[in-house]
Amino acid sequence: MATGRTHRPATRSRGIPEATVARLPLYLRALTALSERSVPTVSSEELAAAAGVNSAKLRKDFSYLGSYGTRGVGYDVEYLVYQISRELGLTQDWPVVIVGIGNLGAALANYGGFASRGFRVAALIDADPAMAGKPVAGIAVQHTDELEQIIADNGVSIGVIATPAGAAQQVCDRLVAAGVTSILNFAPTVLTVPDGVDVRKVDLSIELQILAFHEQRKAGEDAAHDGGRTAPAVRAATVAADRKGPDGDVPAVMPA
Amino acid sequence: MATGRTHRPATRSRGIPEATVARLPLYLRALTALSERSVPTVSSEELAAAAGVNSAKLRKDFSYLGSYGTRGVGYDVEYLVYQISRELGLTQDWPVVIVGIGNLGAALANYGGFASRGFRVAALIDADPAMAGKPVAGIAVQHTDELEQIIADNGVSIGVIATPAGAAQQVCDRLVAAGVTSILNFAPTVLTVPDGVDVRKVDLSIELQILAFHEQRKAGEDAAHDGGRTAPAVRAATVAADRKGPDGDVPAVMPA
DNA sequence: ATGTCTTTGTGAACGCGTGCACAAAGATGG
DNA sequence: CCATCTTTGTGCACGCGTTCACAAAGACAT
Repeated sequence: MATGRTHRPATRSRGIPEATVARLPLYLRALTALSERSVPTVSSEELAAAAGVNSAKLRKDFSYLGSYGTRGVGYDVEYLVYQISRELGLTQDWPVVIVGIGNLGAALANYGGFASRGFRVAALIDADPAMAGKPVAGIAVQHTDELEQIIADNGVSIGVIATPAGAAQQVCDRLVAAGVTSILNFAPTVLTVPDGVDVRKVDLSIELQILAFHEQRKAGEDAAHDGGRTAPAVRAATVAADRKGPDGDVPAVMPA
Repeated sequence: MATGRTHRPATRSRGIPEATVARLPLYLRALTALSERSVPTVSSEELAAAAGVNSAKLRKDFSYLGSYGTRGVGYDVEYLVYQISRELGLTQDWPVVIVGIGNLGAALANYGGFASRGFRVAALIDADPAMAGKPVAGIAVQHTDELEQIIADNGVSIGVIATPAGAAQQVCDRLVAAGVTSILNFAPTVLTVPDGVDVRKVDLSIELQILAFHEQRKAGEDAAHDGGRTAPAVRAATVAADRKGPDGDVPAVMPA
């Protein structure tokens, strides 16, 4: 029973499967590159290769958006860029606040890919009074006290949390209370939010641990290629510089 | 056919499902917190709440590792911490190199969660000669020329790429050639690697776009509560500052 | 206009992951 | 030693996502 906050399965969103939504930005990026090279059309095979996915998967993904291709030819690059942009809601401007301007927060503020596609850093917020007024990435940092006002004034619905773990839930609560309904969390904590609020997590530590698991497995398998017990310690302590384990590249699944 | 590099489905790793592996770090974090509070045992229900997952899922996850619980009581915290650590390969030390010491790379270098669990920053590498020798997070930055030597000398098998998109593939190739078999990629590019090399991607831009999609959908649904076709362009230009769409929190899926 | 060739769009099969619901296991109290 | 109560471990069913394989659709040449 506890607090009663449990996760829900990831509701399919208006007909478009969640997995497809997660790939649309990938397609969009590849298409944008093609667009900049003035490539007029592209086949599912080519685009799939550029996006690093299966061509059948790509076609099925696009089929959820509608029939935007021409058989025997492929997809019109410009048209598809527009359609996906519209589907992702990138035709409008999304003001974003970043809370917690430490090393990471500052790095995010400076990240160019932000403004590139419909996102605009509306404000940088930090709890340290000493930070207030200091410009980071050309924007003056504001104090946490003004959080609610900033959200309201700018109509912010997307918040980025880059605070220490201890402060994350508290910041999250305030963001949500102020009207934010989508949160990107960089703090290593499980955030609890009411229904209707989306949380996505980015966690360096978890990613590394998953890599370590596979890394260990590769080493273990190679070491276990002898019949049973020919002291394998050999390479164990030395460099594990073997390559080509029997494993492809692995998707990174991150529950919020 | 193209280059022939296509993605593979994410092979189940030695019996333990990939989805389970991705959750183990989550459990481990929750367990570590309990351990620090000297909590001796914990039930699947409690631990699941702390990790933000379903208790049945948690029990099934643990069942892949073995029967480490006691019926009627729960799980021994310390014992479970050890077992999961061992399973993830965190009982050994993983030297890691970070390539690309810009804003993000520096932030990663300073990230405390790094050293906390088995990971050690062996070197910071940057292509800018002006950076060479400069200390970041207490470590002197080294030039890209020394990449291969560093990898070899330290037995590095995990590399973090925090370079601009344009340099990522090239850096990746060098890392792999030098013996790295696991890569955490922060650059917004699709990396192509040989079989046996794991790539996990962290992409701020993609995460934001996924959030934007759901955000738009929430707004659209609220606005679409009229019958059928009352010119919807209305809200498009204005700020979408409504809250509480009928949607729970959404998992973040990130194919490499 | 007709045939050929390319590429899309999708029906169907399969496999993985999730959640339910319950039997088995052990603790605990009398 | 037996009864009861708690909590684990798991068999089972269901749904989502992926992949295959092919028919339909259109371009293009003749």
